[in-house]
Amino acid sequence: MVRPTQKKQIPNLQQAIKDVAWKHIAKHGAPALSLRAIARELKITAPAIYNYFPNRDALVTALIIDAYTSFGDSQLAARDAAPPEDLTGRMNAIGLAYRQWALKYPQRYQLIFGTPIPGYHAPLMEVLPSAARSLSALVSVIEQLRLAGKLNVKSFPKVQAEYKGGFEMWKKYGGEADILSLTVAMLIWARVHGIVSLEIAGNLPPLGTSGDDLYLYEMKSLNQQFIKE
Amino acid sequence: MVRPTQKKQIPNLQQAIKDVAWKHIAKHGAPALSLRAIARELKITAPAIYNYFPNRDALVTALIIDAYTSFGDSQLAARDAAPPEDLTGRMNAIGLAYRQWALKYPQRYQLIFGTPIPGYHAPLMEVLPSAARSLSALVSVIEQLRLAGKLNVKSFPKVQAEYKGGFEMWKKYGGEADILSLTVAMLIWARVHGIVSLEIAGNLPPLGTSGDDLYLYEMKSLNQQFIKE
DNA sequence: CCTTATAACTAAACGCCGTATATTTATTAA
DNA sequence: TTAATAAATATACGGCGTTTAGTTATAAGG
Repeated sequence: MVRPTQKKQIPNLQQAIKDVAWKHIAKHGAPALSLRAIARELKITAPAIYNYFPNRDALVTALIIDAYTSFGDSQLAARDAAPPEDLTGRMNAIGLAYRQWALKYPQRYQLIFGTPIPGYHAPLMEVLPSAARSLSALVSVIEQLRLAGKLNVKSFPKVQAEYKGGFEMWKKYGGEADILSLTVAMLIWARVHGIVSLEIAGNLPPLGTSGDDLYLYEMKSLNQQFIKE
Repeated sequence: MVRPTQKKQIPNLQQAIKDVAWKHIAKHGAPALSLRAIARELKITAPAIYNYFPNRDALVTALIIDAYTSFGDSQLAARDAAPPEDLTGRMNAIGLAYRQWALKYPQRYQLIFGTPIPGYHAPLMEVLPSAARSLSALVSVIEQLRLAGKLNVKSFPKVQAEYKGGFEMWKKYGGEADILSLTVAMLIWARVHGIVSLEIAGNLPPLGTSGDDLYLYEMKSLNQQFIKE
């Protein structure tokens, strides 16, 4: 006859599962994520989790979307902390926030941009909205630089037809922007990701405070290369 | 009394295990690596592998060292294919070879520079020799550029004391070079790694042939920024 | 030639894991 | 009060890395 609502000892079990998952990821790394371990900590049985996530990959996808959202919040907040007319100031704020977020949540960063879960591949259609949003801060500033005629892209490689299509989804969720701006954003993203991912993975020698200096140097390089004046 | 040597149906089982491991990694990705699956394919039992590797991590370490060696061979071959006096030509050859190797062996690239194995962390002391050698091609060319006075590093961040120590091991295995050259090499490495890792992980929109153009653009940027004349 | 030490293997088991199936429990509308 | 059903448990399967104990084949020493 009816359709009961939800009750429970734990009020919002769906959220509690994600919370415990993040706690385990922070402590033992993403690859160590285990439904059974989560269930143990919540004092439920492992199959109970399947009422909230159809399988482990779905949980991981939910975590990735949350991580993208957290990352995107940080990016947008950094952008909006600088006055709208100070475009280079916004650029720098975004760049600094990128690394700071990554150093604060290295496991989340690797969850998003690495491939730390055995056999897991993120379903593009589910993840893309939050992913594109997280990069929209950078894209929007570059687009405004372009509109202001401050984007220095004289010798930029010509964008080819086959390559334009790949950006359509990005534009849909990341905000309307010229494909040139999207491409420049991608290049900038690749540069900061290069340093940050090596740093987080421990593939660079211990940099100490010089890590900051090197990162700032790269940000200055980007400014000089891509921004006029 | 005695100490038997080795026999067996499979002559060099240690190598055969690694061969099958690479086959599985190429086909299903590094995270899917399984001792039992390797054993099945070799028609032995899983514990037999423990005669050749004390545990799965040791096998992974051996694979990583092999991958670094393959990668380093490719880098050194690219360097030596250009005449010794053509330093910018050698730089470009190394840069192109970097991406080509990564695109040819994406799973190996992720095995080295990603963190694809659950709970695995590479033992630095074992891996560093082959790792440093793989970057020695780039380092050597930059060092020669520096010695020739062609390295443009006016505004380069000052290297701090605490940070010098981290490079000692690198220098030991990667060839003697000024710390300035090592730092520039690191920065260049971070840039190419940024693009290549995003590309391999599928985090960039499909670039088609524009992938080549963008990569070449970044290589040109590096040339213009760091090399005089 | 035959014993004996031992490297290299197999058999079996342990405790993990994700997940499917069947069953029980608790809630709630009719 | 009853019937429907969401949400949990109980149980089980096959996979994993790894440990332990036992077997087999080899080769040197007497």
